[in-house]
Amino acid sequence: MRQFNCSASRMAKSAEISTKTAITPRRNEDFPEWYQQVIRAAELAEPSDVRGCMVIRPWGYGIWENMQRQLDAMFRATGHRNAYFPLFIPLSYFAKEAEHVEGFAKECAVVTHSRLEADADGKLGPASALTEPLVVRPTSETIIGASYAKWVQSYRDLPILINQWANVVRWEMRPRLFLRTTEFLWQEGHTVHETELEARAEARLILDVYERFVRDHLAVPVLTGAKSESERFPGAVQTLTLEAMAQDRKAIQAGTSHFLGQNFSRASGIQFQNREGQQEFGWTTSWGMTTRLVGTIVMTHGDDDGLVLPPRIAPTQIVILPITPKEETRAAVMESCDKLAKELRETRYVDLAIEVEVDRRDLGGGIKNWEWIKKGVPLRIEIGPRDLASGNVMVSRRDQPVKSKELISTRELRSRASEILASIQQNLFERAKEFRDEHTRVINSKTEFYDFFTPKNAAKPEIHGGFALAHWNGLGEVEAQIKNDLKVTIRVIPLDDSSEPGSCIFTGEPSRRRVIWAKSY
RNA sequence: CGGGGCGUAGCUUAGCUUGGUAGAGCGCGUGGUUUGGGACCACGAGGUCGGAGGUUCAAAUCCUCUCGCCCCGACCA
Repeated sequence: MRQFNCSASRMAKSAEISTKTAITPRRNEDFPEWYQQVIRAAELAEPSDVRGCMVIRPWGYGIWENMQRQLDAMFRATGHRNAYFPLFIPLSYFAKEAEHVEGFAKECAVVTHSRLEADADGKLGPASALTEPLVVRPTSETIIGASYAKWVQSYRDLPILINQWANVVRWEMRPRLFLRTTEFLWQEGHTVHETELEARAEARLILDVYERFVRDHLAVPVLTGAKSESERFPGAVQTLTLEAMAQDRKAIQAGTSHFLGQNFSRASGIQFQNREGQQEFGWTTSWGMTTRLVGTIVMTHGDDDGLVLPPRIAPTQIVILPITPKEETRAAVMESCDKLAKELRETRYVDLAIEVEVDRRDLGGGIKNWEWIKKGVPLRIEIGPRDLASGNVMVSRRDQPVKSKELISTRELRSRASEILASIQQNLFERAKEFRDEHTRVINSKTEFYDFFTPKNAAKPEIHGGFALAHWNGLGEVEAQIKNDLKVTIRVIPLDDSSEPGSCIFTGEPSRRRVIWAKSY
């Protein structure tokens, strides 16, 4: 709309605009709306009648199940085991850690009654008040701590390395599908250690596990490090975090790992006799990843035609689309599709059998094709009558433009399927990393900083900003001021020594290192 | 909880200012024509216009209340 000086680029622009995309609006037109449309078009989830809650549909849940299975294997490999603790936490347990209460009180759902009874008008209502209200877990430190207090007597009982897969409830004011829902699914690890050093190492280890998982499985590049005091988990001594960048350049927290010091063991009475024979409080950690990761995938990899799934977590990695223009050839095409599917399922990608689906539905080929594009299936394979004779198939990669397809021999496909999936996985990661790096800026002055984070159009802010690496004096007041002015916060303080010391761009005071600033989800 | 916007068929919406009893596109069903691509033709199903109350001979339209959704803010994975 503002291209008036170059006819070539204007034409390119209008051609681009006239090209129909599967999702309306496009990302650059209205990102939040695009996000919701992708979730709907890909049939990941839908809002439920319960405010803030969502129905996770099979395609979305399949992604979560893959994440679960893969993360779980990594936890097991690092010595953790799964268990399950109650959904309900007695109010008195919850109240034990002061900061914790302060942090979560406002978001707690509380069960106060146990029974429904009809009143005179036949209307059902709660009848029997509980002697002690129960908090629906927003997180389980306190209820798990109660068990740990019983289990831990001696240093010989340590470490305790337990994870649970569960749902939690946080009464949110502004829900958004996957990113922030009232009820969500997650895993929460809770460990107890003999020494501070060991517990800190555990929190670090999990951060590494998370980073590896997000990078290698979800193809999402992240920055890792610590949270500033104001962003820390309520009750934690240190919160480690992973921050990804969505395509609207806002930061999204992909997971957290907390070193809790002795705060929670004091509150819950997790005490052991140490090697010197003295009573000592245990050193604990907790860490979690949530269904928000599904939203992170959408915002990291999605395009104007819908979802784009990294092969490693796609519920179906390859879909085979039979092209059956003539009734006479239909059976032969179908048979050939089934045969190829069977062969592909016998090949492995990473260490698992490739997930293949033949779309046999009696629908127009174009419709089916677009459905799978919107769902983000990594590889689409078309087989028609002509291919039967030639022994070829048409292959389309979801990370390539929708129209592009490649004719390759069935034999080549069989031998290269795994390699192609790996190449898509790799490409998605690189593309995301490139995007992030492109929108990461080293910033050296306050003016530049404010400029970076101020949209040109205040009424309808365009996509702007990104990650800013800037020096900071370490004080909360400065952080609070920036947050107030620009809605920008410190997302992460890197732990590595990649930054030189300098001076705070807001106050001129000495700064140990640059920290990462961004707007966030 | 504050500020803004919006609720009409499964989806997107017209109609609302100037009340006269709901229309379209997509999707859906049936039949047919098609078929390396979100195809075409015909017929058809589907709406107590978010809900309640009020004004009126008459309300999707005007008034009051209420519920829900979206965006921004406070809060957060």
